[in-house]
Formats: sequence, structure tokens, C-alpha cells
Amino acid sequence: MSVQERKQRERADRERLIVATARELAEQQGWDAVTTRRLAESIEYSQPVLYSHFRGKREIIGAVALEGATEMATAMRSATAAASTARERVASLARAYLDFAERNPAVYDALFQLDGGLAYAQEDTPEPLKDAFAALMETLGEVAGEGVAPGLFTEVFWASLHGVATLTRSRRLLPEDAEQRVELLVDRLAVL
Amino acid sequence: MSVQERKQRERADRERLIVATARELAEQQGWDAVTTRRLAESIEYSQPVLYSHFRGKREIIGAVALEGATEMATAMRSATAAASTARERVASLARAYLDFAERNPAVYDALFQLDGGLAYAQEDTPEPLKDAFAALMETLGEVAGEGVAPGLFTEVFWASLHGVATLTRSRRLLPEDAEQRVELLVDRLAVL
DNA sequence: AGTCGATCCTAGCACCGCTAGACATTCGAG
DNA sequence: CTCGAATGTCTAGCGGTGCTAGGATCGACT
Repeated sequence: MSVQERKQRERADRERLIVATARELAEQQGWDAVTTRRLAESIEYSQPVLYSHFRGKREIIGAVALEGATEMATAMRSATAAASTARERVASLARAYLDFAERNPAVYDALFQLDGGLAYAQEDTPEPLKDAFAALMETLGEVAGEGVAPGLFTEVFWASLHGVATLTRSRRLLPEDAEQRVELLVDRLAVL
Repeated sequence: MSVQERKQRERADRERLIVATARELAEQQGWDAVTTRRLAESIEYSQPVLYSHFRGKREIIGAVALEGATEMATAMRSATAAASTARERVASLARAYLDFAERNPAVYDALFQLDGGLAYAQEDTPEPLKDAFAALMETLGEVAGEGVAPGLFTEVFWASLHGVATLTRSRRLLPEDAEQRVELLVDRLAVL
């Protein structure tokens, strides 16, 4: 049995290596540079090995997305933990979100821009994605205002942040006024 | 002279044909299906002809984007023209924006999602793009509220719409509550 | 020790964006 | 009217992509 267990462990290790390498490559040179050949070369295996772990490149993107969702949820929760007022919590959350997007563009793309073959906003949505949304809702739910469903409010706030994040990164918004945009969003959307 | 003029005219016609065909193909089967081979096949010329009009696929996307920007500006202006109150104007604008994105996903992608090699938010930004932003600002500038620059407010409102549009289309937001999301955005962001 | 199954790689498919170079056609000068 | 030049277009091909079929190799059991 121990031999099989070792093999399973090695296999799991290799899978983690694939995901980590894909992520690293994507962060350094963009997702376009993450080709199956380069990825295989980087992990020092041949291409077909990738396909014994994942159905295709899309699933690798999905794996990076799930990893990122967990990290993002953690980042958002720790950002809001220290703040005492509701306004501070919301502002910290927004800043943490945009900060994560800026610092991990490839992971952010895997999550919200590319097709990783993941289901969103459904029952079969993977747990990390649900949890990241939950992390948003924990803070945003309390500032939704009367008569507005927390889920709906969270979606709208999230979408706004997403718009700011993506338009900024593609240089369709200038990065200079980033802070002012956050302030405006928080002050107007949240009912404090 | 007339011979040269005819040739120039034919060349311009062919260029329009390329852009129109690219757009059509993209709307029908997505931008991934718009390959230089298929596009060339569709216009009944060989591949290299495309490169005598555009530097590459990116520029073709850019041409579709510019075409789309003009249409979008028109759509937004005619949506706000009929409305009498400021709130109605803003709500109509938002709906027109999201409607355009939903009805012309490929054009919307060319404008705000893909790289068409265009400059945004700069002096050398093409006129159609500037004008589309101007169309937004005409309506949104008057509801920015005191002490908030119209340009900044327009950017934030636009970004929010963009977030809703893209997350909805990639099925990360369910389309059901679309109208509620618009109402919430308008009522909270705009100072009426 | 020999078999047999799991594991991995080589080689290749059909496609991609893009371009060099050959070919035909048209134009303008003598 | 002829003939060289310029223009326009095409064929063929380069290096790349995601993905896979089929063969070689290796290691664990009988």
C-alpha cells in the first residue's frame, strides 16, 4: 500500500507544481505566454503529462482561479478585521480588492476575466468562489440599506469594483485618481 | 485621374467590407472564430490582402471598436433625449449602455475587453472614443453632486456599468436581477 | 524471472498570425 | 504599339498554438 500512497502523493505534488508554475508564468509574462509547451518545459515533463492532470489549458486556469479565490477571501477578511467603523470596513475591503487585482493580475484574470470552466452564482459553484463572495457579503451586507437585499447589494458593489479594476488595468482609466474613485464608490453606494 | 479615384474607392469599399465581415463573424461565433484565414475566405480574397489594409488582427479589432463607439454614443444620446427628469435620463442611459453591451457583445469586447491597439483616456485617443465618453458625461455630469468632478463621476459610473455588463455576460452574475441592479446603481450613485 | 499494467515521451495533427517571393496585370514612357 | 516598371494579388511556408495517438520503458506483482 505504501508504494501506491507514495505515488499518489507524488502525483498530487506534481499537480500543485503545475498550477504554481502556470501561475508564476502568467504573473511574469501574462497568460498568453502560458503555453502547454512552455509549461511542460518548466516542470520538466512532456506536454501529455499536463493532460493526465487536467482536461486542458482551461482547467489549469480554473485551478489557478480557485487558488486565487481562497487567497483573495483571506486578504479581504484580514483587511476588514482591523477596521472599527462600518465605513472603514467597506473602504478597507474595496482597497484590498483593488490591491489584490493590481498585485495579482494573472490570478485576477483567471478568476474574473478568463474562462476557467468554473460555474459562478450557482449551486455547483466551487466552495472557494462561494467563500470569496461570502467574504464580500460579510462586510457589505451590513451597509446595503433598508429594503435592499444584501446579496443584490454585494453583487452591485462587486461589479463596480470589478469595473474599476479591469478598466484601470487595461489603461482605460488612468491610475492617478484611484483613491478618489474608491472614496466616491464607498460613500455613495454604502448606506452608513 | 478617374481611374485612380475608382481604385481608391474600391479599396475603401474593401476595407469597410473587411471590418463589417469581421464584426459579423465575431457577433455570430465570437472573436476566437475570427481568424485571418476565415476572414479572408469570407471576403473572397487571400490572407495577405488583409495585411495591406491593417497591420494585423489587432488593428481590425480596433476598427470594429471605433465603429462600435460611434454607434454606442448615438444609442446613448437617443436614449436620454426623450427623458424629462434627471433620474429618468440617468436610468435610460444606464439601460441603453447595458442593452448595447448585451446586443453587441463582440463590439463591446472590441471596445472594452480586447486589445485593439487604441489609446484611451489620453490626448491621442481616437475621436469616436472621446465622443462616446462625452455622451456619458453629458448626462452624468449633471448628477455628479457637489464637490465631485464630472469626469471622475462619469468614470466611476461607467466602470460600474462595465462591471455589471461584463460579469453578467460571463455568467458570473445572473441576468434575472438586471433591472434591480440598474435601479440600485442609479439611485445610489447619482445625486438627484 | 517473467509478465503485465501504469507511466511517460516522441511525433504529429489541424489550426493560428503573419510574410517572402512568385506571378499576373495594368500603367506610362518612348 | 511596345516594353519596362509599378502595382496588386496569390501560393506557399515559417514558427507557433492546443491537443492526442501510439509506442517505448519501467517497476510492481506473481
